[in-house]
Amino acid sequence: MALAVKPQEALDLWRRALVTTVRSGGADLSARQLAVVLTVYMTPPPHTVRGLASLLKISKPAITRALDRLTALDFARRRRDEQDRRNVLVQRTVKGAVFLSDFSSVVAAAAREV
Amino acid sequence: MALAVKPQEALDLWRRALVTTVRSGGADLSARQLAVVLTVYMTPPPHTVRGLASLLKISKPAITRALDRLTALDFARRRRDEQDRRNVLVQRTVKGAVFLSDFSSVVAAAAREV
DNA sequence: GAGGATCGGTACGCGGGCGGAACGATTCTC
DNA sequence: GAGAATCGTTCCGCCCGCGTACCGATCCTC
Repeated sequence: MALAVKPQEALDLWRRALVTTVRSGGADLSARQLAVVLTVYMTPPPHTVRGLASLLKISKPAITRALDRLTALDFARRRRDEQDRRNVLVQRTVKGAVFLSDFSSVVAAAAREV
Repeated sequence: MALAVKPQEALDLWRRALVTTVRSGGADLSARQLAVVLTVYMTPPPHTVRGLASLLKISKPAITRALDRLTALDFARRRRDEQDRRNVLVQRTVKGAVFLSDFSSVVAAAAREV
């Protein structure tokens, strides 16, 4: 089901949602960090450091640091892969789900105002 | 005209657009900087430093630094207000308009995929 | 025109993200 | 089992953004 959004509407939607989140002064995630959370929660597992790095085309250390931040916020969790103990699997948390739920409400509310 | 977007669709829209922009490795603006550009281009002028600071609920120096960055990228321009020479008016540029046009295409394309 | 209010910018110290290179741990290859 | 390959992490120097406090310039009040 494709959403029909005109370019002008797209910008206005983004602006309203962005202003709301900036004003709220909340979690203050960078674009990369937010992209990581969204990917972990909305695309099928498993999620590894290397997989996320190649998906987002950024360096491995950048993913490691993003995960450091996200685990500190309790928005994600690391777990060793028992099948291949070199891998680290990124998993969801309740707090992360709540954060994304709130965030989606902000975007949906912004869409209603466009 | 209200856009009808379900919370789940909102998250997926945001994720797709965000992943595209992160992958492109383009301008790499922070949330605040992007909020400033969008506000300058999509809400009626005049735009002053103080006005932007109170709208986004952040400090004046943060706006000054954001404008430093945006003017360096030639996405915005500073101009003294001749009526009240204490004020600085933030103005648009062609390059900024092109940037936002590209960005809106990314969001609109992401919406089509949702 | 003197004193205070308001504008945007600057100085400062701090915290944090960046990529490249090296690291230990684990697995694969032969 | 030895050596190469792959995984995530850590180290390094660098750059950038943050808020508080202060600055000069400009305007307003009386």
